[in-house]
Amino acid sequence: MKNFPTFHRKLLAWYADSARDLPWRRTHDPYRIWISEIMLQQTTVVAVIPYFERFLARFPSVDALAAADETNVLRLWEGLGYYSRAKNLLRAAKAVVEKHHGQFPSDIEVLQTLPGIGRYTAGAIASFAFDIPAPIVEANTLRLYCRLLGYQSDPRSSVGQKVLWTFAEAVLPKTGPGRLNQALMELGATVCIPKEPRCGICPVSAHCHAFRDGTQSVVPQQKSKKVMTAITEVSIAIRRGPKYLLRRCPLNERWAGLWDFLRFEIAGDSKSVDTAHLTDTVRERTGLIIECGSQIAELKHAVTRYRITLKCITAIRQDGRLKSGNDWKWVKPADFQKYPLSVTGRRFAELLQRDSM
DNA sequence: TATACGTGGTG
DNA sequence: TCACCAAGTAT
Repeated sequence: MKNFPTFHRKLLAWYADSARDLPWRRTHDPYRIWISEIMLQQTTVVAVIPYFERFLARFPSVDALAAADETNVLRLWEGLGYYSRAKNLLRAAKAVVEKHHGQFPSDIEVLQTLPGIGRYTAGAIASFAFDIPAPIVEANTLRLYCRLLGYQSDPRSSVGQKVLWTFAEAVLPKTGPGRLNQALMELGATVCIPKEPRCGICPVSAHCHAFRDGTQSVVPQQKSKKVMTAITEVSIAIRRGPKYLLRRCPLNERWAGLWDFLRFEIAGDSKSVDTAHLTDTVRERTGLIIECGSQIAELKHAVTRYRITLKCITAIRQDGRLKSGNDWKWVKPADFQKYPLSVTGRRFAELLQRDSM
């Protein structure tokens, strides 16, 4: 692309008129910028806003966060997904306090030594908070750069990445790189959108190779679609007196560190559940002998590459002692909220809380 | 380089 | 209903 000064002027004029007013755009505080960037990873703005507000109210500074318990950080993250982000956030906060005297680094190389901060997030923090000319490539700018350049090959390949990061570097102005990066992302997010981009209102369509060629619909090249597998799981809420059994998901499983009711896969699309088999499996896994109750719900959800039908079943503990090797906890429905729950745990918990009232 | 990691909104 | 998508990183 040529004539960057004109490109910058048009883009920034559009941004001044059209930028959304987002909470993390009202500040240059690197801490707030950092929190927002981590939350926004693979997550929509609409989903993030309430989490961002709550998180900042509870942990207003990197020192406050560094002093937090992981459980409390996870509770604030509950429902947002990608929970390793929350754990890395806490680890990084401790590192900032201990290794950087509580001051956020501004150098992109140093930023990338912090857990959870990769190339994009380092560039975002450096440019937004410190106005350092650092390049960024993420979902919005990837799409925008591909169309501006008319780049028809795979932008996710190593060659494609090199092309895009090189352009991201070249497009930066000498003054105000942070604002320009914001404007590029905003254009990608609101105008240069995946399907039917709004080229009619785009301030830089005159600079766009794909627009000139009419190839907006095939640029960027789509990523190969993932195959979904349908499976059936059961979740069993085992009651002992007023309390139910929760299990902390181990580090090598999904929802690592979060809590859930006992849950496991059963043979595919079984219309009726084999309660004898269920009782045996529960005994193997927990050491408890149970009496199965009724199925109180069937929930559908998708996670990673699975479409899951989840049968929620109640049970009563009759006998037996809990096996070690897991974090178990007997918890009253009123206390469920003290534990960061997986999405399946949270939905089942809501049903039980309703019943117990 | 390929895969795991979550969830909710949208057409 | 369902495929696609969202301010990526770690391994």
